[in-house]
Formats: sequence, C-alpha cells, structure tokens
Amino acid sequence: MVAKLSTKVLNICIASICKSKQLGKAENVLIDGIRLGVLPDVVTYNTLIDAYCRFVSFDAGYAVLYRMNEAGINPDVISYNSLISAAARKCLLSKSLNLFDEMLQRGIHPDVWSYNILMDCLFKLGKPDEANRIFMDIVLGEFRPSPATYNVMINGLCKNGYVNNALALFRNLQRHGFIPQILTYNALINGLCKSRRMGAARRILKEFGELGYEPNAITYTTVMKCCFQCSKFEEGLEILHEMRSKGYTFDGFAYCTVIAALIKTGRIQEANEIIEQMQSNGIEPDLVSYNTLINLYCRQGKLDDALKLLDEIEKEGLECDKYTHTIIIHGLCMAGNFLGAQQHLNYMNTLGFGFNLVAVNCMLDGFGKAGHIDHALKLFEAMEVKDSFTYTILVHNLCRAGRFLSASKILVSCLKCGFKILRATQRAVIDGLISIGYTNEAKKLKSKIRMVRLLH
DNA sequence: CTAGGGTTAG
Repeated sequence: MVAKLSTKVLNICIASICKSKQLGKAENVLIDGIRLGVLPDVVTYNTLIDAYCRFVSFDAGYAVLYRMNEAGINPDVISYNSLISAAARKCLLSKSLNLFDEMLQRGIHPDVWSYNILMDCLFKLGKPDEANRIFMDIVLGEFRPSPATYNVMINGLCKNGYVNNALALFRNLQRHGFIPQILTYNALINGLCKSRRMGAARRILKEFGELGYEPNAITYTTVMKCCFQCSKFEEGLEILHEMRSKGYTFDGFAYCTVIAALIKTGRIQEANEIIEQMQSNGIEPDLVSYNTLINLYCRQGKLDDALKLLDEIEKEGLECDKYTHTIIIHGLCMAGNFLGAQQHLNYMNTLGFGFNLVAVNCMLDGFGKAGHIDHALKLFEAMEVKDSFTYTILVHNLCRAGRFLSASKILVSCLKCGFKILRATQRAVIDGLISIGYTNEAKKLKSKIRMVRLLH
C-alpha cells in the first residue's frame, strides 16, 4: 500500500517536472526513486514517452518502450496511443499506422482514443473517406464515441476542404445535445478562415462569445493569422498586443505566426522587432521558433548566423526537422551557394529524411533566379516527383528568361497532369508569347487552358 | 497521457 502510494507520488512529481521540459531532472528523480525503493510503473513510463515525444523527438519517445521492456513493465493502450499520436503530430503517418498494427500484434486492445487518433491520421494523410469509415464503425459499433471523436471529425473535415460538411455535422450534433468545447469552435474557425469564409467565421466567433466562452490563445492565434492572410496587418498586430496583455504569449506560437507573416511580405525590419519582443519576454525558443529565426536570418543573407543557430538547436537537445533543413537549403540557394545547398540536401538524406520535394523545388527556383535556366531544365527533367510548385517555378523562370515557347509547352504538360498553376504565371506566358509576336500560339494556349478548366 | 493554433518552395 505504501509502495503504491509512493509510486503515485513519484508519477505526479515526474509529470510536473516533464511539463517544465526538464527531462534530465525527471530521469534523476526516477533514479532517486528506484534507489529509495519506489518503483516506476506503466504510468511513469507513459509520462516519459509523451514528454520525450513532445520535447525531444519521436524516436526518443519510442526508445522509452525498450526501457519499459527492460524494466519488465508491459506497455498499455495509453503507451501506444501516445506514440501513435506523437508520430501523427510529427507527420510520420506511416509510422502511426505501423504502431497501430504493432499494438494489435502485441494483443493490446485499442480503445476509442486509438480510433480517434487513427481517424486523425487518415485525415492528415488526405484520406477522408477512410476516416469516415472509422467514424461510422465507432458510431455504429461497440464503442461509444467520445467528444473527441466529434472534434477529430470536425477538424479533419475542415482540413480536407469539407468545411460545409463539418458545419453540417456540427449543427446536427448540437441538435442532439452535443456541447461544443472551445476547441470545437477553434477547429471550425480555423477551417472557415483558411477557406476564406470570413463571414461564416465571424458568425461562429460571435456564437462562441454569446455562449460565454472566452477566446483562448489558440482562438487568438487563429484569428490573427487570418488577419495577416487578408493583409490586415494593423489588426493582426493589435491582436498580438492584446494577447500579450492577456498573458497568452507564454510560448512562441503567436510570435512565430506574426514573424512568418511579416517575412512573407518582406517586412524584415518589423519581423526583427517582434523577435526582439519575443526574446525580451524571455520566451524559450522551441524548434519552430528556431526555424522561424533561421528563416529570418536567411532572408537577410546572414547564413553564418543561421548555421550557428543550427548548432544551438542541437546543444539544446532538440533535433532539426525537415523545416529546418529546407529553410537552410532555401537560404543557401538564395545566396547563390548551390554547391552548399546540394551538400545539405545530401546531408538530409544521410540523416534519413528521404526525398524532400520542397527542398528540390527550392533548388529549381534558385537556379532559375540566378539565371541558370538550363541547369533548372536539367534538374526538372531528372525529377521523378513533381507538384504544382515545381511547374509554377519552372514556367515562371522560363518566362523570366524570355523562353516563352518552352514555358508554354511546360504549362500545357502541367495542366495535362491535372496540377493547378498560378493565374499570374499563366498570364505571364500568354503575355510573353504576344510580346514576341507569337499571337497565334498565345490564342492556342488560351483555348487549351479553357478546355482543361472545363474538363476538370 | 492522448484532439485545436505557429515554421519551408511558386
């Protein structure tokens, strides 16, 4: 009895230390506990799994599973749920699905949470139909859906472009007595803002206020990002101000939203000012904050400072992710250091990141912008995977080089593949053809574009 | 302990 109680105390202690991200300290407490005869249990290890996944890396979290085995403690459904959801958070979706199988093979029965997470994964993989099947299984099967089941559905539908279905589900559930939580509203507001349904977003926000909910940090960040997307910079910065006065800027979320928006629109000086605010407020940078900072350095051509931060990330015990590396590769390309960019791309490969289309697209754009259009074409032909960005970049750069006929050819092949291409880029090709006297070709291209639009 | 907001390319 005494030992059991002590383990409980140990768990509470470790959970609270983990919450403040002091994993080393948590490990020491664990060791001290064992020395005093207080043995960790499955909850202790589950807490550690979650903390390592959250603050270090998925692999570090997964490693705790081995430590449990060595300690003779069997993982339970929560251990696996934590890992599956951590993998999903880090976009390692095939890992999530494999873990789900691993859990079944070990004879651990999934609970409704496992299925919620599985649905979330399928939505993130862009498979709303499969997610919907799981939803039906839950609703019609042996499990009782939890409020989270509905939240995952609403969020997933929004993310996959089915905002109307999400709204319909939301209204239906309300009629059946479902009490929406703040996060239900947050998911809907985010979905509506992203699909530029500002009127509907405002109505939901109003309803939310009328129910007596106070917007939380996430609501604020969502609405703030929306302001920047609509070029309402003043309003966006006002929201940041309000968040600061309410104490909602205890982490990097709000700052990173603002800084990224400012960088995108070339407001580098203002971005630097916000970074200073963030640093003077003593916000400990997490990986995304570091990535944002590195991006800001790169935009100012301070590659050395950016690379220094790379070391700092590792000193902090964090692991650079695909964003970090892509930002560096983009920075190197913009500085004209293609050799360095290629080396970094290879380095990513040795780290096990696999093929990274965003980084290769950066290289493609870099070649084009530096005037090496033939290099760009060679790279383009060698690429096995392409997306709408790839085509837009190449067409855009061909136009810049005055090679409108090639641009037109690539544009048509892009439309044939069913990829979308920016209207402005299409316009550039047509105008370019006309400018060099190829009026007929311009006409033909226009009608081809119109045909494709009808067919899709 | 698990869902919702922030970071990369045109």
